[in-house]
Parts: sequence; C-alpha cells; structure tokens
Amino acid sequence: MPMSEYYGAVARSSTTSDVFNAVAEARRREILDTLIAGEKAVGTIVNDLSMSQPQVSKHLRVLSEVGLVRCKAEGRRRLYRLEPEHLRPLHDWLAKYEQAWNDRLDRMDDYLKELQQQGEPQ
Amino acid sequence: MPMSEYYGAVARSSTTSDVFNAVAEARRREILDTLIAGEKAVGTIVNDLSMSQPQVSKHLRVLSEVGLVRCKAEGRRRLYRLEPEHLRPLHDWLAKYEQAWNDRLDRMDDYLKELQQQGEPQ
DNA sequence: TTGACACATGCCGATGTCGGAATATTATGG
DNA sequence: CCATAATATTCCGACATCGGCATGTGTCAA
Repeated sequence: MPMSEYYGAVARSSTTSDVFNAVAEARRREILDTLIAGEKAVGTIVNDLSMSQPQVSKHLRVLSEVGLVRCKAEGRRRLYRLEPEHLRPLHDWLAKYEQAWNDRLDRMDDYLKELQQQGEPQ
Repeated sequence: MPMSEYYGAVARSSTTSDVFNAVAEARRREILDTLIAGEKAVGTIVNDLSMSQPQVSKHLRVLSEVGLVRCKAEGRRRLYRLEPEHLRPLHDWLAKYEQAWNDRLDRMDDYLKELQQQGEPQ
C-alpha cells in the first residue's frame, strides 16, 4: 500500500577531484607511500605493489589531477614524483582538530594538577 | 569485431568504514567542523548546516562507526560530541609526508649553506 | 493513553567508482 | 619503417554510496 507513486532520486555531488577523496583510497595511499622513497617509473610501482598496470596508471592519474604527484618523461618511461605540499588542505583541516584534542589533554593535565594540590594542602 | 565474449568485473574492497573515507565526504567534514564548538543535538546540526534530518543522521552514523563522534542520550534528543583522538590514523599517515616535505626544505637549506661556504673559502 | 516531538532506519533511483581485459598511444632500437 | 617495450585510455560489469522520501522507534507531556 504505497502512499505515493515514485521514490526520489537526485544527482550527486560529483567528486574524486579533491585531495581528501584522492587519499581516501587505500591503493592510492600505497602508491604515495612507495613514492616517499623517491621518484619511480610506473612499471616499478606495478612490481613493488603487485597491482595491474592499468590500475596503477589510473590511480596515478587521479593523484596527478589533484597535484599529489608529478610526471617527468624519461625516454619511454614516466617517472612519477611526490608533491607533498599538495597535502596541505588535509594538513590544515586536521590542524583544527589537533587543537581541540590538545585542549582535552590540557584539561586532563589541569585536573591532575588539581588533584596534586589537593593532596598537598597549604 | 570483439576478441572475446565477456568483459571482466570483480567484487570491490567494500569500505566507508575507515577514517579516511569517513572524512572524505564534504558534508561529513562540515558536521565535524560544526562539532568543534562543542556537543550538539541532531536537530541543531540540521538547522546550522541546512541539511535534511535523515541525511545528518546517516552521516552521523558513519562518523560514529569509525569513532569520530560519540552519542549521549539526553531526554528525547541525542547529543553528539567530537572524539578527535580517532583522527590519529590520518595524523600519523600525514606525518610521514610532512617529514618528506621538510626534508625538501632542509635540502634547500643545505644547498644555500653550501653556496655560502663556497662564497667564503677557508 | 494519546499525541507530538526528536531521531533512526528502510527503500529507492541515479550516479560514481573500482578493477579486469583489450586496445590505443608513444618512444626506442634495429 | 617495423617490432616491441612502457604507459595511457576505453569499455564494461559489479557494487557502493548519496540523497529524497516514508515510516519505524523511543521519549516526554498532559
């Protein structure tokens, strides 16, 4: 016994084109992690991480679209290099919360100090 | 002229249940942001962010599943509070890269120092 | 108990995204 | 120019997720 005829549906916000989403995928994080050691060719990444070559290429594409990696052609291979500065949005966003969570620790600290003072009155 | 009959398809890794994905969604970040000020009831969030109530509830569910928020029942409303410590995985992961990017600055620094030394030999 | 709030859940359509396979592209060596 | 190595791109099926709507659940007040 339906109350109306049709259920709703709405276009979605697109995405995958911000740093947060780029980094949300575990495979892409693996790729970034392996690039910390220094720039690597696609084939090297494929070997090191045991991923398929197209998969690696596609992930690299996403990563480069958000600026997290840069590509340098060397002969017939392409060397990808990390561009860590572009993690900045993430870093900045996180910073707000580290503040909030340090405040907690501080309050905990104050509380402990109060306890101490009560332990040794005068 | 196809070479084979069927194209491949494969089950996906599931997900949405790690902090990275939880935080990847802009709306969820908005919710977290608004909770920095302190704990809030669902309805308050709905008002402050002009989102639909079910939407907020669903996002809060995801957030609480990864431990980023905690719920405390107060009468017939539910107060959600931030749990910033659970951002730790993100923070730790990021730390590796800040290292990498500081190294860059350091190398730049070393380079500048070398230039200076060459400028004043012996 | 009843009714109304406050919130959670279930269902649905649209769309995004991932991985696999095949194919296109580009550069290199002979 | 040709064959081949190294990458990129396209096409596809299977999910997963998001948002809207409708409804379920629990709590308070009279």
